Amino acid sequence: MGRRSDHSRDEIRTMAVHAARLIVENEGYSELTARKVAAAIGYTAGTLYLVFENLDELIMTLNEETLAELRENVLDASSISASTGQRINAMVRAYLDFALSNSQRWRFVFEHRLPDSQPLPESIKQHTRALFNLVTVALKEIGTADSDQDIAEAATALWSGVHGICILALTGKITVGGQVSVHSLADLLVDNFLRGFASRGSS
Amino acid sequence: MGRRSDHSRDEIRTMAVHAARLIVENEGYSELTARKVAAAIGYTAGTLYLVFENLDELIMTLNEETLAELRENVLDASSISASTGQRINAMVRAYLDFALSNSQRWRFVFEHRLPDSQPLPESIKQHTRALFNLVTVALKEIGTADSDQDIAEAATALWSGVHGICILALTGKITVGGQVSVHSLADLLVDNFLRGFASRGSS
DNA sequence: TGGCTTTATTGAACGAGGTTTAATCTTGCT
DNA sequence: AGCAAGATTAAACCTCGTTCAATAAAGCCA
Repeated sequence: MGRRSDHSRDEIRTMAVHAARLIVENEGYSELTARKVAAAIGYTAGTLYLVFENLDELIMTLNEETLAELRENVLDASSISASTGQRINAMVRAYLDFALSNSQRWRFVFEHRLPDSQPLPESIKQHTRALFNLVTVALKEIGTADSDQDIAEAATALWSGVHGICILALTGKITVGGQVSVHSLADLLVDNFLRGFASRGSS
Repeated sequence: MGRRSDHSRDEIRTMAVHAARLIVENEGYSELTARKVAAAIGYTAGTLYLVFENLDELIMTLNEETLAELRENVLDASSISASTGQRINAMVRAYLDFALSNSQRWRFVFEHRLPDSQPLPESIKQHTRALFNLVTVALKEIGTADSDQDIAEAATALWSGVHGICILALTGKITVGGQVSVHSLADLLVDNFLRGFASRGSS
């Protein structure tokens, strides 16, 4: 058939990303294929290549969206009025809740691998950095005597730690034995870290 | 083309896993294919299916081997005679060093995804648990007043945290800005956690 | 109106990969 | 020597990402 032009390129992009999201959510990200996405929006695989350079570009767009949503949730949690510790705990909960209830999309962000040549798109790195910055801001209230650099490093270490717990639990690599939830593990890490962080120099 | 029987099934298994390891190390795990492994040991892809149920079984065997090696390294580090803190720091270093110098194999362990139906083989979980147990043992020296369950949870939280730093750094998802190494981030996490863990109840 | 250009869209094709299977070759046993 | 059993393969199937020539619709101009 020919130039239908039912949709602009941008519309097709948006539709494709949206369809991809549904597929990942409902069937898991290993079920995401170009043909499936195309079919879902009433086009053929070839059309996607008019609008994306390749599947990875579509995937990265979807993952960016996921990261933005994740950050949004953590941001909301970080703006409650409470003690710093409670605020950080709320952020942790927001992160974990998002990961758990959107596990397929969340895992896609952290498990999809680009070809070794292609580096991570800058936009993805920025989203991640922005997410980590939220923690940095909160941590500043505790480590008032520390340099920005030190605080940022502590935030990176802490948040990466929370992330580690989350991914190992979601991928079934740690058996959170008995009734120990991901949340309590993360709280354990955060609480001890914060106590240690607040008490530097006094030992 | 017939029953050569140059090698027993077990030999073929071993050869295949070894060849797979070399491919993963030298070309990255996305380059691992059945045909490539088979060619490397002088057989055809079909032969692998006589000896493995599918590629995933070969991969899981390789990953088990990697985990065992990783554990070996951490075990060695854990047996130095020094303070508990230093011992744990040594274990962290051993973990990170192994991951960094065997990044392809290490990432393969944690990034390869089985079909959603297949659960992680029990053997893999056992290796992981054994690894985490090393940390539990070390932590026991600090939290002498705690229940085994509490110690095990703390060890899980801490070690998952170290893992999180490692994987985010290796996959380029955190920009460890400037000269901040993975090691120093992990030390930051561990040191603060341990200080906090040792000082529970006194605040 | 009719033709011409442009371009969106497709269907088919390619090559690679996992997996299966029918055919073939070896070897050991009788 | 011949046969049964098993090892090994080549080829085929299917799916996937990706490309491309062919086609058909839309706009434009005379």
